[in-house]
Amino acid sequence: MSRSNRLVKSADFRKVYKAGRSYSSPLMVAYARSNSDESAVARFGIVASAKVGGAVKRNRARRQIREALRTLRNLSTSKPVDVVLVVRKPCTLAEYADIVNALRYLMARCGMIEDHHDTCNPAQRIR
RNA sequence: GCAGAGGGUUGGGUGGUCGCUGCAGUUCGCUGCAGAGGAAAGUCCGGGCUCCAUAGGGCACGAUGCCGGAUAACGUCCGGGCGGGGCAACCCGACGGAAAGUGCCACAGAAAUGACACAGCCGCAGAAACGCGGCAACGGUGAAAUGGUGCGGUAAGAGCGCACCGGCGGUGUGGAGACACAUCGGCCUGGUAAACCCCAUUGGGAGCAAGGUCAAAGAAGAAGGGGUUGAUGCUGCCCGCGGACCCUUCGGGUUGACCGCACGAGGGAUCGGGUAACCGGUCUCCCAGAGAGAUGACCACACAAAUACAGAACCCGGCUUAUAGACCCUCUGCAACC
RNA sequence: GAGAGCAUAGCUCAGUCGGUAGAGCAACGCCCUUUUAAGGCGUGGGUCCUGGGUUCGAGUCCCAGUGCUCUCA
Repeated sequence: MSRSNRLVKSADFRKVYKAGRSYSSPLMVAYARSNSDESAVARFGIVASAKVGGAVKRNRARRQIREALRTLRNLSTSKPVDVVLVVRKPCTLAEYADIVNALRYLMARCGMIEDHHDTCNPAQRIR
């Protein structure tokens, strides 16, 4: 994920929280806001607060979500939408496959995946 | 074999596909190399480095505290002494000073450090109550009661005398020293210094968002206060150095790049010195470095299994705390066998 | 990165210099009242955050840790 595809500034995060819609799953919460700028692309920001765990747990969750976004990018439309993904505590214990499923569900709700046939919330194993 | 003591190593490996960060090369397609820890953690100490005076003096305040050594330095480490625990291997110890001074020692008790004497014992006097004098052994209290035990001694007693033990002081011997041993003296001194304190040693302040270079932009803006009779650096005060700005409120601009910043009290091997911590020589290696912050996903193989605690942010030396599993070395006691 | 503070009854807080832990509200019981509230009387309730240490004795002093809150940049 290159720099232009990331949300960086705290002002960007505030905009998304304030103006966006939110969708939740047990593993994470997504805030989405479509960007009306001319040259805008889809951008993502991942938030893992100190409540989730220590540095290792937060890093691991962030990396797995980033990998999931990379694999799902082929299916997604290139709508200019800013998405903030807030990590919830069970995510640090979840399997990678569950994170992919959760993320696919959330992106469909955001309207970033057009194919809707498997958008029902999948049963997620949480150890 | 059982039980135990001390110390160390490791914390996953190999191959493949896609992806991330840095460096080097590049025909700009890509290729090659490298890529978290023993604690990276807590921030409890000590340094390096940078700026403030080349880091200065005094008081205050803090830290350390048996002795010797190691070290850049330390509250760390090594060796030794002393005290305590354990059959032992071994472990633990804030381990200077209580005859410099002050404070405190609840309750109980006659009495808690100033001396005294409740019950009691003994002598004299007396019909008796009791009075005068001597005593601190015995009683009970307490965490702690003015050296302990025994013998002598006495009216009753008492280091009053003697022996042994303990403590203190002097002298001598050994040792670098802490200290140990010997000998002499006389019995005079409860605990608490993680209470104040005394003694010795030691500590200047701030921190890489330190500090520096370049570029861009805006208003070197307005009001109030302080200031060459000394602002500020500089922490509490005084001295000393330095010498012109500083503080508050309102309003405005920027939200960049580079250096610091990855070669270091560095790692590995080996030789020498030292009981050891450690030091020195030679050879060899270059080994993460961002600026919202790089290690993830999947598959295969062997294995009992891949599972613990946990993620560098200026850098080192320690301490402390967390930690699944695996492996190794040395030693002690008991039992059995030879 | 640098620093500061707090933790005591169900809740909010006291506790000077070490001597054996309280106050208000709440809870429970009784009285008062036709009843409730208010009022009066009484009662119970504590790992003083955790683990070591100093001391005869620690909520208090010292060391290490845990959790929470805050400040500066």
